[in-house]
Amino acid sequence: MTRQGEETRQRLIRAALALFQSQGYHATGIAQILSHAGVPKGSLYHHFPEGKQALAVATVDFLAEEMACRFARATEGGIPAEKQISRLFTDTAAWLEGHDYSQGALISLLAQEVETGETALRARVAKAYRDATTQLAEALETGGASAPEELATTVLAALDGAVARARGQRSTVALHRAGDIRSWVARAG
Amino acid sequence: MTRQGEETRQRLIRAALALFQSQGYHATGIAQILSHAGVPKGSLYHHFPEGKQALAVATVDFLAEEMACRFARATEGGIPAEKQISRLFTDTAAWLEGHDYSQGALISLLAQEVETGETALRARVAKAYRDATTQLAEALETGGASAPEELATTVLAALDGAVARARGQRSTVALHRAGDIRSWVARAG
DNA sequence: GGCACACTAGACCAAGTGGTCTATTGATGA
DNA sequence: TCATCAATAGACCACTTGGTCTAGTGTGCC
Repeated sequence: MTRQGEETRQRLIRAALALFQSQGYHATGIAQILSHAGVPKGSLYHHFPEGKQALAVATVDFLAEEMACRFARATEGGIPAEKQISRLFTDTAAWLEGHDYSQGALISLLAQEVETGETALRARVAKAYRDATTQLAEALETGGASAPEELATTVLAALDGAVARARGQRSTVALHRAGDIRSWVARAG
Repeated sequence: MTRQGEETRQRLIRAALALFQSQGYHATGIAQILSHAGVPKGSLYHHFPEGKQALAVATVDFLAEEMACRFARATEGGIPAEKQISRLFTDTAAWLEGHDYSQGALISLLAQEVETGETALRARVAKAYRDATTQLAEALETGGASAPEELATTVLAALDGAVARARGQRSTVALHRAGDIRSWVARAG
């Protein structure tokens, strides 16, 4: 792969990521990705002979890599678990507002949109869930959490759900509420 | 509207609901809805002159009605908040398994899929979020929760996120974990 | 310098999209 | 019983979809 070829590939992945995250997989057309990336059709099918689905797989991998970096940094930082969680929610809220609610939760979107037939993509989605949970759990454990896996699972679920809602309402209120762990179960009974 | 006309309308709504919930809005074609409902195209555009989007709006309203009933029953039952929450998750898990993971969380799916341009649909989605939260909060309050609005918001977010994940992994593990409130924040610090 | 091939370029295609329109049917109220 | 109009039926349309294919171009290695 030439230097330029690699750059084209990256452009395609980034464009596809932004569009899938914004509208979902099925709403995003090949033509739209192409024009957004400034790349002709021939190049797409050169780099991704399997077409749209392969591009989506690359997109998931790219995002998984980014999440891994983020959680790794948190692990190194040795931040208290509670602080990590609240930061996760406030950072996401800021990111959403920064993009005027045009971006969203790719993995959970794909998990719901993609048919059971598209095996490759489904497998990557499942893997992304597993990896994100493991990595977040590790970060939370170094932050002093005593049931890190369970907590990480719940936190990620709440985050995904709150992102969807924030987009639906064009407001980060729900995201901030869900991120305020004092409002969690302590007051449930 | 004749008796038969009303039935056709219901058939369309039910078919669209099942398909949107299964694959999302954009992945579902008019033709697919039609064949699933066993209704000709002319009837659809007779009952929903605004087309696909209007049908989606009706779908959201229909689902909102169903959720309202469910939460109203919980309110009447006077069940403890903690029990209500865990039931919500286990019931949803059973429902997902019962449909072999072919169904999902319509509202959060639409919230992420629908462009800002489609005003009518967006408005209904936002309303559905508000209503569901209010109703669940009411149920939780009668169940003894002391910050019901905040709790309801978080619970609904976690539920939506966990449903997406369950579908992605074809497993209700995450759903059960997220529903086990003992694994929530109590152990975070 | 020159060759090989990674890469770009976009015309082209069959199939499918959401939506319109006209013809017809049949239930309902006078 | 009949007139009316809600409702059904599906042919049709312009347009878009994901994907293929052939022709060129320019990069990088020998």
